[in-house]
Amino acid sequence: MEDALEIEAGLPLDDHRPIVRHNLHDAIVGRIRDMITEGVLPAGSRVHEGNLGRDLGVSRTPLREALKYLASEGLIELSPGRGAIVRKFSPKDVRDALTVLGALEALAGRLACEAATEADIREIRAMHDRMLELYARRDRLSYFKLNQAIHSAMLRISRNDALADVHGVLQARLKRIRYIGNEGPDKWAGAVEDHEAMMTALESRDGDALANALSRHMKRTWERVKDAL
Amino acid sequence: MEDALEIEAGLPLDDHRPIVRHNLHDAIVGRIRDMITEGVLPAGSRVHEGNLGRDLGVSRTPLREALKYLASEGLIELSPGRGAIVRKFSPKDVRDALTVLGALEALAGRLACEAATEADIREIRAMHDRMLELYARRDRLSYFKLNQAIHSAMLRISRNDALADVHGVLQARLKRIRYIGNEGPDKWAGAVEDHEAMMTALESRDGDALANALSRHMKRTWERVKDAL
DNA sequence: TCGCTGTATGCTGCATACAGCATTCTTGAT
DNA sequence: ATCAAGAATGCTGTATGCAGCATACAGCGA
Repeated sequence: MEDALEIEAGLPLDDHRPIVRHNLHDAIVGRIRDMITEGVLPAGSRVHEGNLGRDLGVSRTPLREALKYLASEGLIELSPGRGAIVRKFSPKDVRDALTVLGALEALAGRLACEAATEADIREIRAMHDRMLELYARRDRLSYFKLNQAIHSAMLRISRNDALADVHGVLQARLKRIRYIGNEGPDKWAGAVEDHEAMMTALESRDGDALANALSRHMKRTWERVKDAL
Repeated sequence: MEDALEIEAGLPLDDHRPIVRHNLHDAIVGRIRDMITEGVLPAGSRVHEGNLGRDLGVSRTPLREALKYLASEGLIELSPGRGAIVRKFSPKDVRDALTVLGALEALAGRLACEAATEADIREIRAMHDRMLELYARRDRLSYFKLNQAIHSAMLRISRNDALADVHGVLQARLKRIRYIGNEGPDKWAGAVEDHEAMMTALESRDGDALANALSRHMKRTWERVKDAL
């Protein structure tokens, strides 16, 4: 779960090294997720069991199991008798998912303000400050990773596993979109402002304010990514 | 999706007839979901690939694929090297899921008040009226099925697929709980009241009122089921 | 030239076989 | 009698083979 919300940084894209042999299923699932995020498997492209299996160094059986798993997550689409394709998200799909994510994070914010420990909040504050440094240095990729981590942490300290679950599923669907969405400096500044408001609200345990901040942040995210679709 | 939210009525539980050979994957997934809902596969029990495959008349390969699929939905838990067990939900799990479902249905209600057509609303009104008849007749199972169908329809007319998706996943997890939760007459009457309020709000397209009604309904659902855990 | 049909290719879907590991039972020793 | 160690059983995990079907291309007819 934690892992699913993280961008694995700029993997070198040489995705032809054989897979580790421990916990093969999780390894395959993770690798395919990465390949989708990085564009190695483009949205809408067919996933050829034979070729992909050869590339990853595994047989078709565990690969097919991984595809079924990812299909249930909504990252892969299965057509009976016609194989698997990487699911393509329409602008409406993205907007819908962001709408739901906004509601989920708003709920998480409210719950977090009640359930979080002081240590939880200090931890997020530390991440937030580190993120500001990365913003000052304009280190986009590291900023992005830490940003995702902060949102994951917010879900974690809300202490609601079901909430974190469904949030993770939708987050995973948008990972590719966000990965390629390189917004301009003005929009980036807006995102940082949102995060400031979130931190303030969390530290004063103001549930409504935090919910509003997270909601607004998600709406602005849509503004940032919608042109890239 | 539609199917996943429906209780397949009182299946005779003779789950040893062979499975239909068309679209085997979906058939197996659906059958296992039913077996979990009906208690044929009790929560916490191990799922023996050999036995279950023999019972269903399929080999282990498609069965394992179905189990992976259900694991991604959160109905099955996989321990590497130790097989699959039917996931057991703690009272906190149920409460958490209901909390999220409340937020999701509230959002759906708001969206539905904007996006629904008049025909959509008339359709739900018709289902609602039929449900009242079933309540008057104290036809529990049919009432229950129609109740689920109404909630599904509410999600459908909100015109947000991502929302319907995650709602369906959480709904599926609680299906067994609700299946066994036979509340008393007073609580049943309360649920019917909630539905009256929902219908009124929807027909006047009052998003806030509908969201509140759905939220309250979900909180009451928790009150109804929590003692059965 | 366009459309339809037949055929061939190659992929998917499923079953089965085998290897590796977890669990359990048995046996021996303390 | 109890515990530990080893062996046997049986399950899971993976690979491979085969059957069936979808698709694409070529040939034929209108």
